[in-house]
Amino acid sequence: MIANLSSPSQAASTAEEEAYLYLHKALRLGRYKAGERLIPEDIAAEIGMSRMPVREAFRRLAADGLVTLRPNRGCVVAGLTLDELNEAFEIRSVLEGLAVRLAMPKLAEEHFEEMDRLLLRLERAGEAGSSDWVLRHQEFHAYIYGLSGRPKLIRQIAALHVAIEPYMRIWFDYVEKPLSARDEHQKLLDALKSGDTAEAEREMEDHVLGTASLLAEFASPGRRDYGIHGQ
Amino acid sequence: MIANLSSPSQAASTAEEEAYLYLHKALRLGRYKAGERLIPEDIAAEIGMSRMPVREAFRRLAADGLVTLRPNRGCVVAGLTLDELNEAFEIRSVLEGLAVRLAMPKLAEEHFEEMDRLLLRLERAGEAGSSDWVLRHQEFHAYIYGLSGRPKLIRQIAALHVAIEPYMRIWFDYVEKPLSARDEHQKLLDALKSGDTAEAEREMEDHVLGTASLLAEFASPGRRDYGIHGQ
DNA sequence: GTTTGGATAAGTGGATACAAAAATCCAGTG
DNA sequence: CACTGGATTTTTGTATCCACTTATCCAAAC
Repeated sequence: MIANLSSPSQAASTAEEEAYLYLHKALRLGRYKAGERLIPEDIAAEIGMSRMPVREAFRRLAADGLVTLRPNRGCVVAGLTLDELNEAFEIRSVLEGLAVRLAMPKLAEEHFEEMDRLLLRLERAGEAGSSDWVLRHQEFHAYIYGLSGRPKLIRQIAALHVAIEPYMRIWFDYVEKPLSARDEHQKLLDALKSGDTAEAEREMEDHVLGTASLLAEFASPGRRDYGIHGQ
Repeated sequence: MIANLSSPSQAASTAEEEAYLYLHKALRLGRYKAGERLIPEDIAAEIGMSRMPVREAFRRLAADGLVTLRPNRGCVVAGLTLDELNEAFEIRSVLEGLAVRLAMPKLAEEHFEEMDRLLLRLERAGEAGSSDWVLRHQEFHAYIYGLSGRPKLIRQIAALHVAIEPYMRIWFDYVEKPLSARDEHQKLLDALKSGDTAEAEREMEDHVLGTASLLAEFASPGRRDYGIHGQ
């Protein structure tokens, strides 16, 4: 039901697809450091193909904003500056707000039940300190914006979640578990259940921006070892 | 000052870039029909290179949503269904609304002067029935959302404008010139000048959605010869 | 007259080869 | 000992080639 919105993990039918999925996953998990250079030949060797399909995968990843491609300069892991991270959240806030607005008229009891279920799973992962928290969090959001029924909108939001994921991950791993998120998510759900479209949209916007400021606060002091790279 | 937000027309430093720019322009101008298949060999021959760089250009265009790429099935011109067109406008509305919100605190007299200038140029093109109208319209919008100073946001909005462009073009060419747009743009400018951020954001959202419904109205009856293709 | 099957043509995906560009290394110079 | 300039190595960009998939066409069968 939830489908692979943010994690394309189907079997690959072409070598390019395989390379794309491989790198996409690695980047989401933060396995490469921002600014690190990706050498097509090396990656090709790792997964047993020539560098051509890897190059094409690079192009797609670049379009996703996960890597940067410069002529004759190769492929480097993108990473987000603090400004870019904030920008991604700003964009997410209006897009997910829109998604909520569009979903509202369609919401029924079954949807609320599923949301409750997903929220419970999210909270359990949070309490356990499990690294699943980030995934569960994405699933929770994905379920909601998925109800908008707007394919392009869904894809764009999912792409933003992916770009943000490595930062959510280190945030969750390094600092205290986001307990504040609990209340926020509950408040969001209440707004959705209330049936007040404008209120629900606003609540979603606020929630997303709220997460942004928590993350920014964490990222701003000394933590400049990760994810910084000039433009 | 306005820069090539929606029309990358710099000189190409690689063959891939050249192919991309060539196809990008052709697609914007609606030179290919939706659903039409693009054969790499043919395009390569047209611009004097091998198929390899053209294939890579295809990937970028696919990421822009301008073409669709299916394994072993080649590259077809994407085109938008009526639903997709509406969706693109919905997304534009919140993104351009956000851009306005972010731009508001920075606006000064010089910006309003430039907007007046751009609006005048837009209106003149409209009266003359010139096909420049679509370009001028993009420039007008691009100037405003450009003032947000948010690179990712700007890129996303620009990409949407490009995807929409062919439809704006036939709309403008086939039906009566969008006179209503005149008042709307003026109202938008007034809102920007008023300094009321919330009002300005709402005005931009409304303007974009307003354009959508005009276009949808035009596109909905018999006009199913262009831009339809299954999912 | 339509359908089916299969030969043939066209097109795609990927690997390899080669040329051009950038990065690296190193010796000579100040 | 830092710096410069150039040879060497590495990497990127593009062309070409081959294998395999998909599309097209045509004739035989119903």
